[in-house]
This record gives sequence, structure tokens and C-alpha cells, in this order.
Amino acid sequence: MQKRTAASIRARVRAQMTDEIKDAARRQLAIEGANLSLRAIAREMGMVSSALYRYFASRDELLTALIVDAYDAIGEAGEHADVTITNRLDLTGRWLAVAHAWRDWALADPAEYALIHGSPVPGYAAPQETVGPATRRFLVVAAIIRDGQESGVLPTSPGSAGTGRLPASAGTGGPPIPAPLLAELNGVANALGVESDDTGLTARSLIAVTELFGALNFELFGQLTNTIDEREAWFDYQARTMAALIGLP
Amino acid sequence: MQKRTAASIRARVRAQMTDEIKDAARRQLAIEGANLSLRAIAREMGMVSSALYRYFASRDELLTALIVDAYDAIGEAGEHADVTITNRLDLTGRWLAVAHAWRDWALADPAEYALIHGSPVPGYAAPQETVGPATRRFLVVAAIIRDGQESGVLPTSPGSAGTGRLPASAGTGGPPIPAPLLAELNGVANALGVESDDTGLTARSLIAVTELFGALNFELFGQLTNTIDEREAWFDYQARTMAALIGLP
DNA sequence: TGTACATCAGTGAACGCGCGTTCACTGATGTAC
DNA sequence: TGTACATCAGTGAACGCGCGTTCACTGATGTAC
Repeated sequence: MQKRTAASIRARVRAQMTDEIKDAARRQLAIEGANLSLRAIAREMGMVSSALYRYFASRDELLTALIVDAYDAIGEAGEHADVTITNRLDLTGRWLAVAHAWRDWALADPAEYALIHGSPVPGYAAPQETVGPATRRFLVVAAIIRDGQESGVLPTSPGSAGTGRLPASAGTGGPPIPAPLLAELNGVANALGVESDDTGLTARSLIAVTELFGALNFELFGQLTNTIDEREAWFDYQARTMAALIGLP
Repeated sequence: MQKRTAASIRARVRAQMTDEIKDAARRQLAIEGANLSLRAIAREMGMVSSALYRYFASRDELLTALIVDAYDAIGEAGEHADVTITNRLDLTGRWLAVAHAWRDWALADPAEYALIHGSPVPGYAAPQETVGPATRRFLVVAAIIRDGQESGVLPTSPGSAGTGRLPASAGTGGPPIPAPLLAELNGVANALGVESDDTGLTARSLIAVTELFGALNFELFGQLTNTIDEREAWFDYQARTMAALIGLP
């Protein structure tokens, strides 16, 4: 027991140190904009730069850790917001909660947001381990769709008319989908745990998410400067429009 | 006359040299990813780095020139695609042509696209002179809307039902717009030369553009990896869905 | 319980490279009289 | 037409700074007998 305890203390201290390095890195990113400098991190922590190599084999490895953390953080923010909505069939309410949670997270950590949604970092290729966390954002939305379908408040098959609050493009109403794309979209739905023949619904949901992050990119990357100052209201309007596009009740 | 000729030759050579520097810079961006290095540019041109200061007062000034050029280039690509549609009342056709032209431009010059739609460059603040060219993208869409309204193929006032191909959210059908946002959106429409009381239409058009660039960001910044391979078909589907959202005939 | 040994976090110097910007200069070309 | 002068593109050295990564090392802490 003594062995294990001592070893686990070391492990815990090590994990803590790793977290502190990542925190310092995040603080750096927030100030510097994007350039992640190992030496600057070490300086901030009062260490010598080579000491960081006890924790990360290279700058790229640290970058990967930060990216994974960011995907997890925004994913968790969405999940957390989703479960606060007690009426689980209020799909629009859940969607809006998730959307605003994502936005809040992005505004609180613009540099971290940029890390995952901005231009690729020069010379860095995202390794396989980032794809899992990256999916997390989509899983929340998929859960909303799935709950809607299982409870019957969302149309479960193409052609069904829905509640009447649906836009004309709901059901099979959207543009025609060429076969290869259709197959891919169904594959995406399956991978996200949504079982449905309604490919149009899958497509519109994906479009809604794309628009939402497009909106955040516009807001955070400066495309709204001198155009829209009512940022939150505008985002909210966009999120509601996308809820209608999907056909959420 | 001799004076002027000699002087204008000098001016032309100078302009040519400026263009060559920008071209080299663009080539650098395409390779390096994002880090714009004056020394690397000079090296590529077989000059000494200080020589560049004859043409640009600083790195930031060169960056600004590149950004302005990029906005102009993507703007022009859209405008050019728009005028190739001979039936000016085929608004969806025009919208799709513009959308695909933007995408083609972005795919041909991903680094330039990232320069204007990606994460802000660390330590760089976009000066006033970039806002004009930045508007150009929106003007093309505004022209489509305006032509639709002036010819009557698009509803010109809130509450009108439209062609029936419109989604339920057309006219006043969208989510309610809070007063300050309403004012701002009308201001945007006016600034873009669209005279209309239909704020919902303005909003939906802006959403459509936002989604489109969101789609391009997803495609170019790697969010579609392992998800959608049918990139062009998927983009086309999204653009068509947005045309329907706006209510374009 | 006490001592020899292993583990491992952190040091400090160095390698070899990069960068933006300034400054005094050379030398060709164009201008004015 | 010929000569003195001005303009200005490009040079080359330097300033003062940054970076990621390697490597032999110190010294504290934990482990095994």
C-alpha cells in the first residue's frame, strides 16, 4: 500500500504540474493571440524552458493537449446547458441553451475558441486523438434530435408534415440530395447514434450547427465590426431561425 | 511630356515591384500556413530584407495590403459569377453562382481565405481601409435581393406570403426581432443599398451568408475531416437550403 | 531501522536557427540649366 | 548638347530580440534489502 501511495502522490503532483503548464499556455494564448511559445510559458512559471520537456515531448504535443481540452470544454459546456432544461421535449429550448452555452464559452476564451475553429496552426497537423473530443459538440445536438424522434415530437420519416410550425423544407421538402452525399449523411447520423431515414433532417441539423459556428466565427473574428452591435440578440435570432429550419418544436 | 513619361515609367515599375512582393508574400502564406516573414519574402525575391522597406513601411502595412487584396479578390469573384447568369430574375441561380465562386476562390487560395475569415493575426489590428473591401462580398448578395424586390419576384413588405416555395419563416414568419436589433438590421440593409421594411428578409439573407462562410470554414479548417467527403455536393446542398431560407425564387 | 541505489524534476549552457527594423552607403537613372 | 545635382532602389552590416530542442548535470525523494 505504501508503494502505491507514494507513487500515486508523485503521479498526482505530476498531473497537477501538467495542468499548470496548460493553464499558463492558455493564458499565453489569450494575450499573445496565437503564437504558443514554450519559452514564454516557462518564463511565466518561473522555470527553465527545458523543464517543460519533462511533461510534454514537444510543442506540438502541448498544442494537441490544448486542442483536446478545448474540444472537451466546449462540448461539456453544451452538455451541461442541455441538462439544465427540465422539459426534455422542449427541443428548441434545449437547442437554444446549448447554442448560448457555446457562445458564452467562446466569448470567455476567444483564443481557445480560435484554436479549434480558426485557421489551422502553421506546421501543425491535428493527430487522431483530437477527433473524438471534436465529435462531442455534435453529440449534444444528435441527442436532441434523437429524443425528439423517439418521443414522436419530431417527424421520424421523410414526407411527414410535422407540426405546421415547420418550415416548408422539413421532411423531404429540402433540395434533392445526390446519392453519394445521401449515403454519407446517413453514415454521419448513424455514427452520432441517430437512427433515422430522414436524411433531410440530418442535413438541416448539420447546417444549423454550421451556421451557429459561422455566426461565432463572424462575431469573434471581427466580421461584425461596424455592422451589428447587438451581438447577443443577433446570435439568439440566428439560433432560433436555425431551430425553425431543423423543425424543432 | 518627357518629364511625365519618365516619372510614370518609374511609377509603373514601382507598382510592378509592389505587386511582385505581394505575390511572393502570397506564395509564402500558401506554404508556411500563416506566418508572414519579410525576410523570407526578400529571400525568395533575391533581395535583401531591408529593400522591402522601399515599398512597405512595415510588416503590418504589407499584411493590410494583402487583406485588402483578398477581400477584393473574393468580392470580385462573386460579382463576376453573378453577371454570368443571364436571367437576372433567376435569383437562386445567381445566389448559387456567387456561392460556388466564393468556394472556388477559397479552395484555390486557402491561405488568403484564412487571412480574412480565420483567426485574427496575433498583434495585428485591421485598419479602417479594410472595411470597404470587406463589404464587397455582401454587396453582391444585396444586389440579388434588391433586384428581386424591384422586379417583384421577392416579397417587398412583411406579411406577404410569397410564392409558396418560401419556407414558413419568410415574410414576418421568423422569430421576433427585438427593437434595437431591428434598427441595426435596417441600418445594414440601407448601408447595402436595399430599401425594404422586411427586416426578416435582411436577417435571413445575413444568416445565409453567415452559414455559407461557416460552411467554408468547416471545409477549409478541417471540421469535415472523416465526416463529409462529398464536399462540393454538400456545399451545394447548403447553398440551396439557404436560398430557400431567404425565399429566393 | 539504516544504508545503498534508482528515479526523476528541474537546471543551465549551448546549438543553430529565426525575426523586424534602422542606418549609412553605393550607384544608376532622370532633371534642370 | 553637356554638366552638376537630385532622386531613389537596393545593399550590407548591425541591433536586440525571439524561438524549440538537446544534453550533461544536480539534488531531492522514494525504494529495496
